[in-house]
Amino acid sequence: MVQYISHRLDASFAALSDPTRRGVLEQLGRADASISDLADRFHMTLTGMKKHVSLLEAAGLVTTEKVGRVRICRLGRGMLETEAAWIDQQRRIWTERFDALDAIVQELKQGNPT
Amino acid sequence: MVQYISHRLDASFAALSDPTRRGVLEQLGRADASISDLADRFHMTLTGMKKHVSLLEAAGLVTTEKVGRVRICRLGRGMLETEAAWIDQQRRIWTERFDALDAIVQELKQGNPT
DNA sequence: TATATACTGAACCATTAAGTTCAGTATTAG
DNA sequence: CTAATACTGAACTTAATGGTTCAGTATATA
Repeated sequence: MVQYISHRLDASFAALSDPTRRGVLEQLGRADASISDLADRFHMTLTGMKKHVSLLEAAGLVTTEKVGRVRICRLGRGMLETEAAWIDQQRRIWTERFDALDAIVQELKQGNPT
Repeated sequence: MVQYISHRLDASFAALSDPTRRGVLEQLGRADASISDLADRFHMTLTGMKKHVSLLEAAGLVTTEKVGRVRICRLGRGMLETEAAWIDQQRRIWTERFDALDAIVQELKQGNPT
């Protein structure tokens, strides 16, 4: 399971590391869109955008549905849940360690005044 | 400024997309470490680990200090703040849109019973 | 039916990434 | 002083990314 999560984080953080793909997520937060819509908005070929969307889909951040000749893209449910959880955990650990260090510094100040 | 943040998110999400580098962050959450320590722990050459650490440092996630011949690596202050903020914002937008959609569905159910 | 639209897939190109080895410099220990 | 340690930098290999073009299929419109 840990392996599974790690692999998922690989994919989603890699997906988020590209400004176009973050832009697509932001756009899909405003409204669903077709591949053509997105390609237009980000000044890219259809094929290029298709690859970005496929990648986002593989990372579980976006879902798509083909309706007629159009593929509709939406944000995925539970989007960024795992990613937020990992980041929060790291920040929690860091804060704890920092607070502990701070406490030691305070203690030294008390016990060892200039 | 938006440009600046975007560039920073590029770098940090790319940094987070590698399991070794996420491992390094987790490890540094437990204790500071030298490059050699980390290279050992992750079964990699010194040179290889150095590159990962440099990348993490460039992304602002880690700071280092050279003491004698050893380079000590620690978590950076304010680590993952910007990244957590971006993710939280996206999740907030998504939740709002989802709730709004849900409300519409409810309304349709009320006004248009089977 | 003929044409335009929307996507899909294969192939290609340039750049970056992850890792290595090897040769060096600086610092510490004996 | 000598030897071992810890890092640094350059060069190289292999693979992945981000983008393209071109040729195709499927669907909608005139």
